[in-house]
Amino acid sequence: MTMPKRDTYTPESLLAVAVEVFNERGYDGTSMEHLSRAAGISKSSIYHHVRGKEELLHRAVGRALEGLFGILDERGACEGRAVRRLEYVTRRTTEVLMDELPYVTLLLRVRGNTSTERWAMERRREFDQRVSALLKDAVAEGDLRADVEARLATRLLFGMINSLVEWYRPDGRASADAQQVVDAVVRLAFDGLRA
Amino acid sequence: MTMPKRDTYTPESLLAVAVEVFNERGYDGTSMEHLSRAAGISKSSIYHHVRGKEELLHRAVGRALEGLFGILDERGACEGRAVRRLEYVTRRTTEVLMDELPYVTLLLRVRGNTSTERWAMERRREFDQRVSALLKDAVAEGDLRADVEARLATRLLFGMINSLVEWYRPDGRASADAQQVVDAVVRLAFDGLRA
DNA sequence: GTCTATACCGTGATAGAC
DNA sequence: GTCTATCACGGTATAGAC
Repeated sequence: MTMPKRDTYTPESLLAVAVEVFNERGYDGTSMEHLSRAAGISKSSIYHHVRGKEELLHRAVGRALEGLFGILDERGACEGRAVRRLEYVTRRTTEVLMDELPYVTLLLRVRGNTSTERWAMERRREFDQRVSALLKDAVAEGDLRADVEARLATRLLFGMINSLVEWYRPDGRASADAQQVVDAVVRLAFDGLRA
Repeated sequence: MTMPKRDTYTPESLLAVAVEVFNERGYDGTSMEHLSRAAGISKSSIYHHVRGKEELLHRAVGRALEGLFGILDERGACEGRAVRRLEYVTRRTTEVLMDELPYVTLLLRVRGNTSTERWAMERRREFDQRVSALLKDAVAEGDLRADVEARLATRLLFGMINSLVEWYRPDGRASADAQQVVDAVVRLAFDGLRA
């Protein structure tokens, strides 16, 4: 923003480094020592930028949640038949997950040991419920199968989408493969594997 | 086996306790102190039964892997058209996951920090590849859609199945709901959400 | 803004009594 | 088989120099 090239760390740039390490080693498995080595500065220097390890976690999951909830406010999530809105949310959730991959990855892995983690889990549950309501509407409108409970179907749908964080890595060049993944998710979710 | 009621711990019964705590707090987030409190014995007593924390992890993921690889040797996984075998493996994997829930949960969450974890990840990848080959055959036989890459489809399929560990909790009484979940997984995986 | 030095505590693990 | 006592180490975090 202010400077095109920044040599020193900002909370934001430090966060990017920290999140990478968190995802590689797990949050609990990451020490300030690990972070300092990855950032190339000393442990104590980190405390100049952030209050501690948990603040880094808070910023990271906050960013992920922002991205996800933002989807629900987009036009495609509010207009038209429920099944169309659900398809839109499915597509966009997958896209956001890939765009904000390290942040969402971290969000999906919190276990509830600290208050920050519990807050993140709570908000995530909120998001799931919003989508579950959408799915329920689509069943009521007769566009989705009624022989699978809405809550269960939502969980399996998210299970499929969220599993991307376990293996998806952004391709160096074009986002052609990203689009391919999104298409696969939507196809399999709505129409299944069968030919 | 030998004794119907056992008052003192065996490595096996201690493992059951440990795995619960590991899953609640994460492996790295669990200290020997946590384990000792959960088991109702002192820290040092734990070392009488097992070599240390990592041995508990090793036993746990080993058990999960045993269950999963066992599926591939069952008759249903070896006979008939590929699509039928894949459906069988899908169903059985879901069942094993629910039967051995805490052990498989742990397996799916290892991050690769220790050699035990890396071994577990390696074996798990092996299992995935075996199933991926099955899926590829089913596509070749024309029973599954060809517009989604086999490897990608496998990952999404497992993503859906494995996500059970995030929310499934065995019902106190009948396993009626377990069967319901298995049916839902197979239906959604092969035929999708669409009515 | 980054460093060295350090406080202080919880960790995994061991020794040895009972 | 379990305990208490203890160890060496690594953890988060702070103080203060530069």
